[in-house]
Amino acid sequence: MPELPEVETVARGLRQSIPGRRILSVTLGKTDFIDDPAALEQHLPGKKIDAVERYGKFLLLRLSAVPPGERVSANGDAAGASLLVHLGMTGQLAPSPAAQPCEKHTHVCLLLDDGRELRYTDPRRFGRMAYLVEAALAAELTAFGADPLEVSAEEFAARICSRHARIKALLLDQSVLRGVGNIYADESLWRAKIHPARLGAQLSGPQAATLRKVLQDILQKAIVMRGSSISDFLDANGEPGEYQRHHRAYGREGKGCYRCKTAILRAIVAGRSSYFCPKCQPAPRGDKRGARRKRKEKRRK
DNA sequence: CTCGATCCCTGGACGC
DNA sequence: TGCGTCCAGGGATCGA
Repeated sequence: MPELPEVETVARGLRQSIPGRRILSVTLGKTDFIDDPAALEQHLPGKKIDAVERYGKFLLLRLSAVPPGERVSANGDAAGASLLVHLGMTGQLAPSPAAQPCEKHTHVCLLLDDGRELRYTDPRRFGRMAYLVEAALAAELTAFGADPLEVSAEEFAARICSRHARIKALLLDQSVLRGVGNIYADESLWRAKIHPARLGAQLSGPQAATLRKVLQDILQKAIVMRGSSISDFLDANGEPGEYQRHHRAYGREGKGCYRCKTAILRAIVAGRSSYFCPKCQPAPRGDKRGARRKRKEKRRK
């Protein structure tokens, strides 16, 4: 499940061999995850891929319109356009020799001018792809929050501590921070000893500062280890990541907490599976679970 | 503003 | 072996 470190890993892999290549042709399979499939077919052929960037969980292939001397197209995309790619849950974007048969669930093939094909495969098609000119891309990106790796302590506190939503929901909310998903939310909350159901506004200043620090630390380490491969994440070279070996909470239900040996719990918080240590990450007052327990105790008396 | 529910989709795990 | 059922999860959307 590609989150910031996994998408960054893919971006770095693609950067090794994709920039400078020209797209010769486009072949589409299923297209229900593409904003405007016809736009890809119409505009991608002939474009040069100038750069590969990451924005939150998105990959951005920066395209330049036409080689010098060729006529600029009339629809205004000559100023610059991008292919926006979201890997969803199971998306992969990687180059293969064009002669090599396509993997199952390959839905987009971009034939490059060096005999390779940049292929997008995605069994569940939870991803997204869109061809966007500069203005449209800019409009898309304004909806997103701060980059968790770059956010200052002040901005982080401002975005979190003013909110009455659960911290887990805030970490997952791409308009608050862009790029954090379920794994790294749980890992950072465990490291910061904060219960996922705590409200943003309930965090103390030092807690918010700690959370930002451990989140950045975890994301950076995960990038170095080329991400977490839980079920099917593979980078642009088809290789799995290694960070799943360092998970302290995510996926560890019933196993001992690395700090205190207490069994890790799994609960649904903000609609998502959340793994946490009930001892290191105490439930907030008013938490449903805690409230229920208290009512039970009262009844017993 | 925040919440839960629902949908999207397929493969893998599990039960019989 | 081969079904059926449930579940995972990011994100959009809708109603409470």
